[in-house]
Amino acid sequence: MSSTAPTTKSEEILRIEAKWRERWERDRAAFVDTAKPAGEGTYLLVMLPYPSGDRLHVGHARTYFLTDALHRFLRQTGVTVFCPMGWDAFGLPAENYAIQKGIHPRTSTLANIAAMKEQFRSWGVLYDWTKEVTTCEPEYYRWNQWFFLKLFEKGLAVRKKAAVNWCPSCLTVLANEQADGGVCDRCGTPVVPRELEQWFLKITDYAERLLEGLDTLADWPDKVVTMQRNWIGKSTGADLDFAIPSLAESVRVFTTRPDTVYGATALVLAPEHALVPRLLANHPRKAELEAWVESIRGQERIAREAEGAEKDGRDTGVKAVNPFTGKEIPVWLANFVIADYGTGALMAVPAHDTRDFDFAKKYGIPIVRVIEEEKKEKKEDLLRKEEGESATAPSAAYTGEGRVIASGPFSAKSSSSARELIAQDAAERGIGGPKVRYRLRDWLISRQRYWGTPIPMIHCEKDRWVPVPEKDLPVVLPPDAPFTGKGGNPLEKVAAFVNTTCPKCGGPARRETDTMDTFVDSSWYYLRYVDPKNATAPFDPRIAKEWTPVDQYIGGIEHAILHLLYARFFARILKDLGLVAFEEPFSALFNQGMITRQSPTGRVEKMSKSRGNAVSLDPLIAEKGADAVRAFVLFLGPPEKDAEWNDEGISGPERFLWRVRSTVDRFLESGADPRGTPSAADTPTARARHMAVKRITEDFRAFSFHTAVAHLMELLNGATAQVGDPGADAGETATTLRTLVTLLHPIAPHLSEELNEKMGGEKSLLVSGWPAWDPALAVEEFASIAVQISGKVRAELRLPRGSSEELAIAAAVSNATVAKWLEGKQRLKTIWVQDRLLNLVVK
RNA sequence: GCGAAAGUGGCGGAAUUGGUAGACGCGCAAGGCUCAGGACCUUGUGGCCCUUACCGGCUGUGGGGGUUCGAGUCCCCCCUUUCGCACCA
Repeated sequence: MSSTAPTTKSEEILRIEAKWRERWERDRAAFVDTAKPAGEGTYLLVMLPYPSGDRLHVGHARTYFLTDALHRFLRQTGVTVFCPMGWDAFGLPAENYAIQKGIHPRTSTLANIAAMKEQFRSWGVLYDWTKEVTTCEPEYYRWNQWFFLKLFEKGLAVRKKAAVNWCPSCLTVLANEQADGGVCDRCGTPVVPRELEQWFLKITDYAERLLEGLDTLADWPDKVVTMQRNWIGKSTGADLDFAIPSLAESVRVFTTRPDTVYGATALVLAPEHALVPRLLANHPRKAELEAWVESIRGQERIAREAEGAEKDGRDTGVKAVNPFTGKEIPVWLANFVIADYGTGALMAVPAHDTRDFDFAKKYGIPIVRVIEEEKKEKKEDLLRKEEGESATAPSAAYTGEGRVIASGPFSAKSSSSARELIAQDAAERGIGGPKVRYRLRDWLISRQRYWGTPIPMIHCEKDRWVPVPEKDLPVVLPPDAPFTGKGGNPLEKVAAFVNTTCPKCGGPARRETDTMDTFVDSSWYYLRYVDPKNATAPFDPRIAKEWTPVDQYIGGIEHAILHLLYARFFARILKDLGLVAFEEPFSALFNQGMITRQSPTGRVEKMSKSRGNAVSLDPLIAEKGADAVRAFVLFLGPPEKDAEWNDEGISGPERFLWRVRSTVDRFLESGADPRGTPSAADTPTARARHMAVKRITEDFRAFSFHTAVAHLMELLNGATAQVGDPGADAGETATTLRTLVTLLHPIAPHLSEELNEKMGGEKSLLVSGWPAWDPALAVEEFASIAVQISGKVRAELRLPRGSSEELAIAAAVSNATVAKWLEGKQRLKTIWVQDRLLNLVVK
């Protein structure tokens, strides 16, 4: 390129943007560090980024642009906004990056934080950096440890066995995402499950409270509420005990359908069930069965639960007794019974459960019908008869409600009442009773990893697990652990860390070498933001009370379940500790859609560096400026929907911004007063302006940023026409341009500030107020009324707003086209919608 | 399989919630300005048809039916796509 021009367009843009970035930084105190006026203000929380190897790319940027537009808009309307930012700095990606590059994760994380902070700066997003939080610093994670101790005290942090993915070659534990396809992603060795004792937080104790709270989350997306509800997975039913006389034992099962117990023709246990060894003890082919049990247990969970997985079972030869029929039924083991749901055992009712039906068909287990479908569905009956099905050998399980049959004293009852009666009966006989169960599992927080919060527990031979005394916190993560990704837990190899004394007996003891899941960090970070420097408590409850709960949380859908559920759980813990007054930490939630892009494989996928489809924003911003990129990203479409990235479209918003600039310049060159005011209130251009203010304000309130940009473009088109019109009222034009520049600020803050200043604005737009609109003027003076003949639009009338039906009819019939359609017809009916439509129904 | 959301021009998407479908932008086309342009400015742009004409007609929101004076919007059936859960007893 011949660089002859002294100042190119892009140089000009970058100059303006640099100027305003500096200005905002310089005057930050005026914009950001505002104390909250009593009872007012908005806590705007945005999902904190994860400073591992990646720079922030387009996929992330949407969240931050959206939040910043909202933030600036609120501030312009006079709301005090608290909008802090921090870093979710612990975690596996940073550790892996460190292993690859041989750099300490703290070094690389801090470097990434600095780089990302610079990115934020160049994007023109406004955060309260005085509240910055970095989760990998002891000032932060010591409170993770403090919370852990509180949970331990309350019996909510417990040790249980749990399987991990173990790579026998690297001698290390792998996260699920490192064991994709059942092989180690480092060496390709098949991963094996390995049972380890680990720390769990008993979120299941809070299942009901977490479920109940969902009903209060009116400003959360329904989708997320539903996902959480399903995740908690409450089911109501009954526990029932099935006796095994030969072992003098009984097996408890859980069922949601106790009404079908008379049809239970087998007892089926998970291969992991505690009773399995005894069940197999006397089996003639014991070794064979044990080998089968081992093979099922060894199977990858994914493979075992995979779609279409064949049901596989073995008869133990042992008999159990159905507690209601009194009949002997076989005891089976099967792969489809999940060990850690319910009791790890179930009663098989093949006639009324599709899975049991498949199983029974395969292995010849009797199918006994005990629920009769009510006769309502006649059509289906007929259909079945046509297909030649007989009633005695059903081809499928009937899982619906109906009338109970062949069930002793419960026969002829409805299935719903039998359900209660049978559960009640079991309770009276001491063999079970009504029971509520949840799918939710306890939260496994142990990670056999280096880069996380050390779990503040000490193991002593004599006193077992002893908590680190509060005064000894934080348990500092030693900087010098050998993290190679191989050979087990890095902290185990740091003798100075591991070896300690028992706080109870003073004897030699060893520290816990597992670290915490990073979701612990993010479960309460929003509270640390309000009081980030507090050295004596995680936060001051009085300050927290001022700002929390969070008014508006913005983040991606990927956190719909785990992060948000854990944060809701922690809020309940904190409430029970008396530290906060709420149970629901986030009053309103907005999930922006993902930016997708074609991967090299051709699939449309979420944008991410690991998929090789990430587009960096930095070069684009260097070329087009942050304002154009912001406007473009926000213009992509409804922010809650996914959007496919294609940067060709950026020229639209780019041209738009440049035209705003040239229109203002043209107006200033004319010599007119940019601070002028209209000489008449009610003019078509004034009405257009009031309408634009109304629509754009409503758009911002509704997160409809893409239509806000469209409406700004319309306003500009009007303004350009005014500037080009020699007869226009210069005061009106000046007012339109000032309005445009003000409304543009949330989208394109740099340019709007520059133009505001050029037009004589003395204060930053952040504090100079949002334009008001007059409802009387925010409508067009003339209504264009569609004239329909029998529902078809035939003409359009322009009438003063509020015109009467009579006037409209008179105007319509004198219209040539309408008259043509009315000719020779009889008018039957008239539909009149004020200022909208006139429908003449004719025959 | 279950659950949820969605399907509108060549493309991204609007549509005051039952009232003129296609705002705004991209792309495309014609013209202007230019030595030139991937710069800028006009104008046009769902499809089909009629017309010398700027008049006008038919059709059109995944498909089929229904309610209504009137349906992108409400109801029923079907198809497709995306997402979530996925043997949870």
